Amino acid sequence: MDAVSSPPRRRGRPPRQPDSLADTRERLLRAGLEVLTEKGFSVAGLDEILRSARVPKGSFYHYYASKEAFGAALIDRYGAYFAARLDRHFDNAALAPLARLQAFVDDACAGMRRFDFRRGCLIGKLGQEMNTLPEAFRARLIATFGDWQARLARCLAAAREAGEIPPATDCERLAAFFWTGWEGAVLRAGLERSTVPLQDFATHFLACAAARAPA
Amino acid sequence: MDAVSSPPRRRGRPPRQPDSLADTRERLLRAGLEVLTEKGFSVAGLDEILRSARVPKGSFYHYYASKEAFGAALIDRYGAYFAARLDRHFDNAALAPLARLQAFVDDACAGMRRFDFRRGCLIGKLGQEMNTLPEAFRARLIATFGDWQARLARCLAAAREAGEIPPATDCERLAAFFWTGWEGAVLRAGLERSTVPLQDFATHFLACAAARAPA
DNA sequence: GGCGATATTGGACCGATCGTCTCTTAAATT
DNA sequence: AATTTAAGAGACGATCGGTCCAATATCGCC
Repeated sequence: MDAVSSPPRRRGRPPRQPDSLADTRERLLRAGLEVLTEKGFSVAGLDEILRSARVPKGSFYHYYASKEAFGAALIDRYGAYFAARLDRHFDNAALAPLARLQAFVDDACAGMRRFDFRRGCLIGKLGQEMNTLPEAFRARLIATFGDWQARLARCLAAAREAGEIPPATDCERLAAFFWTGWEGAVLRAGLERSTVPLQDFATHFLACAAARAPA
Repeated sequence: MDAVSSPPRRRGRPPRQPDSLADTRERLLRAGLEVLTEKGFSVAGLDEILRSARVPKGSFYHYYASKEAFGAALIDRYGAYFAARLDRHFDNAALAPLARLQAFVDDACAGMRRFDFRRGCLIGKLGQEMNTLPEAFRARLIATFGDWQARLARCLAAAREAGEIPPATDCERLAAFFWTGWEGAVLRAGLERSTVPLQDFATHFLACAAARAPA
């Protein structure tokens, strides 16, 4: 409970704030990501998101047609956010290709620690919930994984050119293997509240990639 | 809606059925596993479980103190059930050690297909839900993974003795790597409704294990 | 063969959920 | 200035969640 609750808002269309143009939408997305990466879609209540974003319920349905539409927007948002994060590492010419992957892993570890291992990967979380989710989410989630896989595959191809992994390596399949396992590692990191599963997985993966081309 | 609903039960202690001694408990556990492996703990409603088990709501709290206690029982039950399944494969002397692992993978694929990829791994599902679960579940889930890891490690040690993997292999760590990645593979199999992620993960894992000892 | 102890259950309870609804006010438009 | 539109506020209803207790039957025992 706040000692001093925020002053009750006036009703009606608010005076136009300089900064907050489409700011309400932004606050909704941000708060939605926070809550959904912690709890998943089904458990996350709209009320909690709205409280956290300081957006009244009536406004929500002005911006999104339903919780489902909001969820779809969050998936896209998270996918784009994460893809940018991947590119930042994978396109970093200052490091050798495999070192870029390790840099991403280190970054992810720091991210998980920062939030006390409470926030996971939204795509993985929703993927596991898929049984109880709107069917339209499925294609979106699969596509997001596909996008990440393509980005990683490019990085692995660079590693192949650089001779860090065998020339016969199928980079697409290797990338698929990485993301599959990575989601499992994120899961266990959250469960054990430790980055060890993440680093261990990365270590094994890198050793495995360097050793031989997958069948 | 049933055309003919089952006759309304009388209240009070029912006449002792020959078969159902602690049978109600058994039905509860069975139905609970079905629902929880599909939906997870938070989303699964008691009502649905009770309907499916044909146990009246009032009875539930006679058998379990709370939904939490019931969940804990389900974790234990699932852990034991799965451990038995592992042993059946890992102790199968008719196959070479790594072939036993592959047999487990094939079995798991068949299991997922049989239920149209709706049922996942209870431990993985709850692990990802851990943020919104009773804190007491955490230790139980971790311990279950530890148990599976030990069983797999024994199988891998046998593979090492048999010369299927390098003599310097750290079987415990390799087993940890397997289960971490496996949970991710189960997730993606459910998402994509396909056994491909499972088989692909197994293929990469086996190739990786055979190629070199992990660092 | 009756009586207290015990097992089982029907249904009430209360709180939380999502989505809708109406009302209110400011900005935009003409 | 008048009208239309954008945006926000919060109450509401229907539903469903887990929990609990009074009611009722059987069992064990004397």
